[in-house]
Amino acid sequence: MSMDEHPTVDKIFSTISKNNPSISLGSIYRILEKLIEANLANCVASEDGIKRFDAKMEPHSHIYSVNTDEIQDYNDEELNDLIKAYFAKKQINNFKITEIKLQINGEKDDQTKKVTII
Amino acid sequence: MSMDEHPTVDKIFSTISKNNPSISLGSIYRILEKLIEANLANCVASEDGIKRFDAKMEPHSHIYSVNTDEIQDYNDEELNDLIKAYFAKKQINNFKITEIKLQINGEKDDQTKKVTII
DNA sequence: ATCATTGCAAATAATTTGCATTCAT
DNA sequence: ATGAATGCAAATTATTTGCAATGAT
Repeated sequence: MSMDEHPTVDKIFSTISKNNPSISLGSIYRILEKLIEANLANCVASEDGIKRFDAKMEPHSHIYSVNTDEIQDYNDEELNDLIKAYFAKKQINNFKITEIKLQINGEKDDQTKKVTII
Repeated sequence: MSMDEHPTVDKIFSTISKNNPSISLGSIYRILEKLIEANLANCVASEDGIKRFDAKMEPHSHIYSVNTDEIQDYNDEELNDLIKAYFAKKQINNFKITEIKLQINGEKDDQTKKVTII
């Protein structure tokens, strides 16, 4: 939960190992499985074929900085409402929308600073 | 290119194998690598930790049917413009947006019919 | 005492690589 | 003749599982 990036199993393992050197990789996998069953964590979609996880459970969007390879959470109620209103008009036939997520790609201007939303 | 779903390596392999029984899995991997280098294919993000591919190169969104596990392409210029206009007003600080993709999750009402946009 | 959780190692699955051969020019 | 592409098998990486041992109640 304290890892704000969207860590792989390996990243989680090495992070936890620091304070808990006896933990095994198998336990990490099994605990993550339980957390997902219990709706306390999610798999996030990634392109590299390695599972990534997220402890943030509310539906939310992601800002991906291509030049720094960072993924940052993004939540925008106003934008969600705008999109919801749009799809109330323009229907998708034979389909009931339950969730809309955005992936916002782009470049950080200053790689040292954090991206912030005005 | 003719596979409209977003196939895994395995799916591509078994499909091509039908008409080309001598092809090896290694070649599929290597050809996909070349196609991506040449900007003729993309990896698409998925949650299951298995790589999926897409020959559609223009930025586009996806409709994911949770009950049938299908991913369908979705392109909506009007919606893109709406979102673009929104971000022209509400800026993201220190970030230049190059691309916005949507992932629209939901349920197919009739599993036998295709989802269509009115 | 019981039952879930663990570490470890082996098993499986997904992907990559080395190499000798084949193919196209 | 040359260089790229191939099949095959082995190597590597990612994930899952079996099992005996440990831990918590």
